[in-house]
Amino acid sequence: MKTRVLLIEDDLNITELVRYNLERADYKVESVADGEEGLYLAAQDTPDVILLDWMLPNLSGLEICRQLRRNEETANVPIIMLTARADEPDRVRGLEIGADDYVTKPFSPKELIARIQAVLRRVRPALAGHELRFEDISLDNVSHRVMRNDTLIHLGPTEYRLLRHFMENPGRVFSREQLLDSVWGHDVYVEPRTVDVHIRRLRKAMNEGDGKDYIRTVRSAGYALDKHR
Amino acid sequence: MKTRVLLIEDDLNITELVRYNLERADYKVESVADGEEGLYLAAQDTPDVILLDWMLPNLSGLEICRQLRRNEETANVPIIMLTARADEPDRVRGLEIGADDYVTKPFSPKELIARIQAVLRRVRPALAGHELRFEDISLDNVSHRVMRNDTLIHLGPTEYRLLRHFMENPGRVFSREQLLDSVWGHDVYVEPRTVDVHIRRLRKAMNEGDGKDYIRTVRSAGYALDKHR
DNA sequence: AGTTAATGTTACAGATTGATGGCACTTTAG
DNA sequence: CTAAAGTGCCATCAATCTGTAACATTAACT
Repeated sequence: MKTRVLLIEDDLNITELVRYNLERADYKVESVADGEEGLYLAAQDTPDVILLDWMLPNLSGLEICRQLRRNEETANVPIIMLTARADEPDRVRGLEIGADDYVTKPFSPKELIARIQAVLRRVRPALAGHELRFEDISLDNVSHRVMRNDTLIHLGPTEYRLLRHFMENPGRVFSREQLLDSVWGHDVYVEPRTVDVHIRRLRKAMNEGDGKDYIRTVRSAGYALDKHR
Repeated sequence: MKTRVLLIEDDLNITELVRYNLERADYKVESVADGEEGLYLAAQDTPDVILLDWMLPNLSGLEICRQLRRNEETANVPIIMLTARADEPDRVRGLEIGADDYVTKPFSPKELIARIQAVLRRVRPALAGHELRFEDISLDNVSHRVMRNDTLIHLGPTEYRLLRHFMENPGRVFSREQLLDSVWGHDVYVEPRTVDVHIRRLRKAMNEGDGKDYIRTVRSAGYALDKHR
């Protein structure tokens, strides 16, 4: 699946430059010139990264950043600020408010991509083609392989995404609804109980034989990947 | 707990500058001038962030970065490169190899700190993760876990919400009616005395064995979380 | 001390919630 | 095109939680 980038930028030249280069590097780029619209789109269909111009008509980039962080949907999406201002105070303010990184115009497309990758490696290691690990489980998103103690584990597509989601957020409890949203997709409707079934299948596949169960059930709250007990 | 920073830098002036500023900002700083030693220390006692000079005698910063990533212990520690080189190709190489960020000398201490924070926000969502503390009790609302003196405490859903409510308002006395309202919900009707039962269950679970009882009964008023006596 | 209201404790039946196996239907691979 | 794999949903069983009432104990008065 392509990495989805939301570009909020009013300068069309830059928009085109970024779009061209990112698409060539196999990203999916959505762009808007207006801050309000950016906020709306971001909440609507959460992207993997947001590139945010500092200077925008109406709302400032800083303000947008703040609002993105405030919204549940977008609070955890990494934000990279694009700006002409090289002066430090602004940079610091941007980072303090919750931007993850900062690229100064003019920037080279290669650097921009490298920074996007660096930031993604943190948030969603799997997107950056990194191997995820949790205890004796490893998940390689390039080869789409899951190993436990060097034994290959076979998972169906849904179980794979489910496990990946857990491994990207170890320890965190997700409700069935949250899981449906982020693993199945925000637009499909399936019974929340169906999650139980897939959890069951995932557990079965993972704990084949010896293995301890790393999926923790939290009654009336959801599930988490965790070395519990 | 203080954030532990490992600084690998051979220029003593910079080392002192960074140390002074970070310690003032309440970080714990370990510093080494040599790459080999840095690798050793990092693996020995894994820090929260590594600040890595680009130009080092013997091993280059780039090579150290690579090796840090290769080692299981340090593979996930965020790395911020410090460098005088402003030229893009190097920056890109650093980021590609696995550095998380990049600060160009001369840098301002404030910016460095802001970048450390930005990077940590990514690595340890726990930092943003709502952890409530009261004396030796901790309640993490992201992982839905309650610990007392590092011992995991199991609570039923209602006891969990009850404790959370108390920990969000430590010291404050709540009547049974208030508790029913905010813990059970304003629309359900249950006997006020039922609160007693849940208080009892919460106390029992929390004070398993040694523990002092932090729930104070206020006769004819209600209950509070409090280190009384 | 004795009285009384308030709180502590316990047991239990009923209600919730999660686990599991089966099944019909869809998608994918060969 | 067929067989195999994957998916979602349901019915059922099992585990756990919940609210209540009954009884015990305590604290605050006279």
